[in-house]
Amino acid sequence: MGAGRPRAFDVDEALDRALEVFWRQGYEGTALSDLTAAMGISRPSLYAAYGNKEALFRKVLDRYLDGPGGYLRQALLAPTARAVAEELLRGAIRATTAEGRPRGCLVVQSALATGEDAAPVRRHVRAHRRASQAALRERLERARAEGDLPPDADTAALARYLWTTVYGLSVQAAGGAAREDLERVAELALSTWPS
Amino acid sequence: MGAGRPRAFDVDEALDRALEVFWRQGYEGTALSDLTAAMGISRPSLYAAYGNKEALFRKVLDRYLDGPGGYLRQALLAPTARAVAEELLRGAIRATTAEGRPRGCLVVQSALATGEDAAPVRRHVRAHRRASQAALRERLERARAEGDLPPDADTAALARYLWTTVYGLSVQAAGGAAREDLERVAELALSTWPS
DNA sequence: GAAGTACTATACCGATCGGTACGAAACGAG
DNA sequence: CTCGTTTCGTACCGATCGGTATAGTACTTC
Repeated sequence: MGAGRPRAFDVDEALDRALEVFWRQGYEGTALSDLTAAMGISRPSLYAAYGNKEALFRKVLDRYLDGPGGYLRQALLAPTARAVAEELLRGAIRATTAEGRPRGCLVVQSALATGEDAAPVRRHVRAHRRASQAALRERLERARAEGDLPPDADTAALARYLWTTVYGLSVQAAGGAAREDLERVAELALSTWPS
Repeated sequence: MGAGRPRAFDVDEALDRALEVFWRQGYEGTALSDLTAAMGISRPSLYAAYGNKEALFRKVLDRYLDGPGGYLRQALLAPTARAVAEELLRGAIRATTAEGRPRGCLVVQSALATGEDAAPVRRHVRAHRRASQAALRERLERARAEGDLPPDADTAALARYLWTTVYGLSVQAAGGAAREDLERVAELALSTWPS
């Protein structure tokens, strides 16, 4: 039994091209013809390798989180709550205003409001946002337990506040805001941090 | 010369139905069939009354800003910079979490990332966001001139910070966050305000 | 080399997209 | 009642949507 004709493209590399398109145009704004053109493969190859448009998007989202959108994971490793907050905001700014990459955050702008057909995708990215918020809250709870935050700190509210700022920064970045301007915003946002 | 057959629907009322759909589904996620179904009119009636999909969206956006999205205009009238900031955030929360209305902000979620066809719409809402930011900055400059803000206050950064928070709150609201939770976020955001 | 297998490109599918032609219907003016 | 005008519903337009059938091609194994 032979092993078949080898794939003529790199699956992960093509995934990066698809990421770029979904990131820039959103889920509903991206047609299969946009994807195949950017990925340099034919439609049947796309379906064979990734399933369908929705499945491809989910794979793209996973790859985004392992790559340019991985600033949360990075930030959670910081030693103090304050450092976590700083890393999160600075990482978000870096990711949403990187040179040669689409502006903004895939998780925010790819499927924030959609028609009925894309509702599963909308719920998927929403679930991811919620999970990220919960992960940050848990990290802040640990920080509180370690005496790194005041005993009466509202970790849920702080996590929500930080993510609210990240989302806002992402919208600003999508609108073309300059990186230095966003860094000033992050400074202001952090100046409210409990010490 | 006669006056012709009278229109069988109310133009503004139908516009409100269209607003609801664009607000919930975004520009690209909304099909003409969604619009005509919600507005209770036929396709040619829509084109005769509003132009085309893009022109209808622009009319919808104007109506949004005169209605549920009019919290900026309201906030700018507040007597002090601090009151303007409070009004802006509380107004945004009210608008993005109103009962019986779509969650989130039309200006944020209707065309944040789009395909090429919807690029004019994306630029249009982006231009509106920028104008709103400029209007707030001018209001804060006046406040500074009136001694309402410290002489060295960075009004541009403060305006950007406030709008960043509004955008973030809008994303949170679109994701289903509870109003009370967002009010806690707004409190935190305002605690950094210069006095 | 033959057989079996997995990928490739072309060409196509029904459905839906945004937009419109057309004739009937409902009005005011004469 | 007729005419000019405007809106109405139906039925349609070409283009594009997401997704697939089919047949050929490139590879490994025997």
